[in-house]
Amino acid sequence: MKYSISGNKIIVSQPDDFNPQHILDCGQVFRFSKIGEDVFEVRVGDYQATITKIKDTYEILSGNPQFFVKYFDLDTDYSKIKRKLRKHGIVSVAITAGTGLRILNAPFLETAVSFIISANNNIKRIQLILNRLCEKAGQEKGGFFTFPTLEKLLQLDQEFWKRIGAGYRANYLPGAIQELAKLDKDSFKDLTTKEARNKLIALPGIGPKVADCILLFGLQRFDVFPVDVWIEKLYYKHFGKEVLPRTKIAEKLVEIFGDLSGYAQQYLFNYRQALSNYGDNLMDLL
DNA sequence: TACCAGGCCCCTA
DNA sequence: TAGGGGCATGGT
Repeated sequence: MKYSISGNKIIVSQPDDFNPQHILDCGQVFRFSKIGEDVFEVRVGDYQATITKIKDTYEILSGNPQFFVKYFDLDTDYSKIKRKLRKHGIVSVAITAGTGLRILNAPFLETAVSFIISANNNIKRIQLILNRLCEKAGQEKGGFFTFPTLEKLLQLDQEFWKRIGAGYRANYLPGAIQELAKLDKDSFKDLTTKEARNKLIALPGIGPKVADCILLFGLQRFDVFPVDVWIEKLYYKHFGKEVLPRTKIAEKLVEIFGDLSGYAQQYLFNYRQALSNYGDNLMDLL
């Protein structure tokens, strides 16, 4: 990935491997907005970045460029990943449609809370709930709200989560946050992916799918394949006819895609999002 | 107005 | 161990 840092700006000069529309629009991050043609704002943790397309480059303006180099994983070369994944037909189509997609290196706690809220929910409402969370419990910082600190999250009770619209997930969140407070990225580093998943599933509100999303986006484990309703449909169309529980579908897909499973999953999920944005009649292409 | 959403929990058998 | 109903709430 070619990029340079100049003051508070990152300049990305390889647009084939960096496309904010695809990065933001595939359900791995929820606090962002499109504020103009080719202008996006992303909020994560304590920071906000504005991404603007200028000719054939993207400029990422923020108060902490080093943080966003890591967040957007700019030191990873996606050309190799894409080349390896292109031998799988349907994934190759999805890569072509979603070129410039990158998997974010997101903070552990924010990712865990976000994906507990994501369960049986739609992306717009997840965004709504997380924005309310930050407005009510985060700090105002130059025109936006930060994600709440751990100390603040620990103070939020069921009633708070219900007030901001979390629905029945309000029953799990306070207990889950108490357990999350004892964990961080380092507490997973010596575990296998299976061990790490089991550790996450032990928390209230975290099942196999949510755990896999946290492993992928918050803990940078790429040998996981989160299976939601759409990936399940796609599996039966392209990979196997035998009816299986989602956990088994995930295992089969990881057998196929190995250490690149997470990337394959995101290209496919993004492709589905893109098609649905153009109307359901295109969904048969999947 | 029903149905659906980046599923999980809990109760059966 | 697996199967299936119930679940808050906003979008479509």
